[in-house]
Amino acid sequence: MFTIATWNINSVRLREPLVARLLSEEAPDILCLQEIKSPVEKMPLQGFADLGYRHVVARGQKGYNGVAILSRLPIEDAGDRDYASLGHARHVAARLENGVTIHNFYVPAGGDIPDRAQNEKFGQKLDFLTEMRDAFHADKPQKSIMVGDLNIAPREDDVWSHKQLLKIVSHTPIEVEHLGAAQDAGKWVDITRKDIPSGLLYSWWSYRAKDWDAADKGRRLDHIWATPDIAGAGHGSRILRPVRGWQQPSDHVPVFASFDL
DNA sequence: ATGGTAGATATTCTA
Repeated sequence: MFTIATWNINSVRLREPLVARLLSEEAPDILCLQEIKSPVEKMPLQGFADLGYRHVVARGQKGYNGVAILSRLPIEDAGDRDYASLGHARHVAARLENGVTIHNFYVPAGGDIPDRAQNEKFGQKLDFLTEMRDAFHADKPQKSIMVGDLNIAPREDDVWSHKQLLKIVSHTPIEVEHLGAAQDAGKWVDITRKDIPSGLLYSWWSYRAKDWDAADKGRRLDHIWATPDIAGAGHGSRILRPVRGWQQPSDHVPVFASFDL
């Protein structure tokens, strides 16, 4: 059995102490980070290694984006892909010794206006998702887990108000459709929703709310999916809401799942 | 309808 977590950390250098706290208190076998906002060579890796996380596969860049996989179990680099040719560090993959492949994604946020004619970033987000679909269609993933900040809350109960968010980027029908096409192409099973099939679930709360906890205007942007051959081994999903209340938090909280493999 | 916060970097962009 192993546990895997995904967390948009919004600067791994600033929040090194929070990452260390999560590793100490929750001890996932694998932690996938997004928005590390750092070149790989400037990541604070020594402290994580001292906690037992000696295996790292990462893609970084200065100031923006960046994804990393920290692991207590041996992993090998399984490559990356520049989806939508943005030149951004938004994907990396690693392989465990048991043959399971881990994909770590940071899908573009997409700007504020949900119209590709008025907002280039929204078009890039849709193109990124379309290329994910095509890649999963061309090369059907097997024994794979895919996690990350997908920047889309697909279900009505993944947002605080379905009606009020229908025209808000992250919950528009066209984004949900594009994400669904990528999911279908890989036959990916949403492990979080397999374990917790109904009810409101959020993994992100804006920094802009006066009182995020009281207002509770959250969205489920962070996901853990698995291919059908191993989805049955997935269980024990958790979203660690209290982490949003830690000192100087990320606006995202970690999402966990376990796999009996 | 508007503006609200946060981080990296440079005085603006991205989220």
